[in-house]
Amino acid sequence: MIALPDTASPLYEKVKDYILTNIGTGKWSKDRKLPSENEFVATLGVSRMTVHRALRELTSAGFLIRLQGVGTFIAPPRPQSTLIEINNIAAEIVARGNRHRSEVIVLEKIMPTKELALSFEFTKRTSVYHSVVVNFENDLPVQLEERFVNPSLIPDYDKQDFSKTATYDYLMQKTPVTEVEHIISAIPADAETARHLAVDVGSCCLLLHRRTWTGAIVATISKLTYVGSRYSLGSRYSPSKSP
Amino acid sequence: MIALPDTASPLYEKVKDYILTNIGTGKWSKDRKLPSENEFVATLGVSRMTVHRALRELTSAGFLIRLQGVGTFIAPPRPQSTLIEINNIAAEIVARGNRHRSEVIVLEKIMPTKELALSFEFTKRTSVYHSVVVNFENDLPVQLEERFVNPSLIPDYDKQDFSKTATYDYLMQKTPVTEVEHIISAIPADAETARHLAVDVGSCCLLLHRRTWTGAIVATISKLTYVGSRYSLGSRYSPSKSP
DNA sequence: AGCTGACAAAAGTATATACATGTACGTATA
DNA sequence: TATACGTACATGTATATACTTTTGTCAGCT
Repeated sequence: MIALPDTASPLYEKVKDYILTNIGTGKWSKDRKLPSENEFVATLGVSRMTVHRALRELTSAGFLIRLQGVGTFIAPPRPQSTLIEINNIAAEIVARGNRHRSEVIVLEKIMPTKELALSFEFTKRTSVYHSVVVNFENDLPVQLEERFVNPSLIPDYDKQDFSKTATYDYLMQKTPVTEVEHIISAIPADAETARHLAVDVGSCCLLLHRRTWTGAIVATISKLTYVGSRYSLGSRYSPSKSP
Repeated sequence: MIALPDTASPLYEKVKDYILTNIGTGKWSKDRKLPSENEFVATLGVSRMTVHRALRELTSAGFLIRLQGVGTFIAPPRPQSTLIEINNIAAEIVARGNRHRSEVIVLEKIMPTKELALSFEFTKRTSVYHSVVVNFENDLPVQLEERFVNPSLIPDYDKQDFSKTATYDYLMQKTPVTEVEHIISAIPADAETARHLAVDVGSCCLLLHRRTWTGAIVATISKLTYVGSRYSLGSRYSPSKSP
């Protein structure tokens, strides 16, 4: 029977520390199977639910991999991925010390096209909100945002004054986002985009396609167009620190 | 007694969904106290431990705030930042089931320009490695990568055959990245870029500027140019799940 | 050789119960 | 009046127990 340290922390945390230490020091080799829950019960003298909680949390933190009916294993080092952060454009502009202003072009309720309904994963025909807003930095247009919003989650979207509240702020405040999908590409400006952003037709734009989910429901679909020469998405990120 | 949906998911997940939906639809207002665990037990007809697990996981995911002895509350909207993941391009192409190939244009050791030395945060004049590689997807060029590499961290960079090993793979394997900086913009192709990527001069490209650090030292500076019409950066991300 | 079914092992889920700990609040007491 | 105490109620932790689901193994049959 192994004694866990007599510190002022919950038992399941002590078990987590015990396991992490054994992994960190290499006492448990990378490919070996870890003791089963019942073996931990025997060697540590705690209940299986306590061991289970420790193992579950270490698994969700990415340290372990568990296969039901097989066992618990040490997770291989994560495949490196580098991350870009996309923030609220209004806040960003203000943070740069510039003046933000937005102009509402369209705010309406429409029946979605077949394609859009598909993107919303709708099973029956439902209308959605549609907004088009231009965001200005010091009176220079930098972003054209077209949004489609699921009214079942945000029922009063069209009652808002988006020249005062940023659409982003409003949406983030109204409904929790559980998942985000992004696609970034570079495209030439079409006639309408060029007009709203005050650039030449065909000039380079950054197109950011975004879908957000609340649970299993698609909450918003956005098409954000940035003027290539006036805006860039930036970030600095530490992979080691959790977000 | 409220009936939870009869789907094939664990009970605690149904409880989580039930709570998230009620938050999402605004049925539970932002500042109101949520029902207590025992009230959930009564209204949902599940045990307190199940409710407790659902609430605990939603709390650690940042949706709720709990105070022992007081109650459970809806967390204020996080300063939401949505993240884009950038992966190894070679792996991505292979993952799509396509053929990846790369062509080394330049691999040399040079004295950096003043501007570049500044980006490296060099205090004294040191030479750096410089590589230019074109990445092909099914013989179509999709990315032009220009890299500058700090030789104090990766001393034998110029000894590699980058038509076989992707530069990304090599670097990720050689040195741990503790920090990454990204800037994404959209620019028209200049003459040389256009030649290497086999597009017209002036056509839209996605430009990804990247700096990576190992500890306090700038390890690499990269300029990755993607053909706008042939490539897009994409990601799907769950803020609630830990990485 | 290959399939099948029985069995065992391991994690996953769900409940009941107990006690610990922290907060709020009313009431008794110095 | 101000402090102390008791009570109610909230979340947090720990255990015991039962059952389910997934996976692997292996004997036995075709």
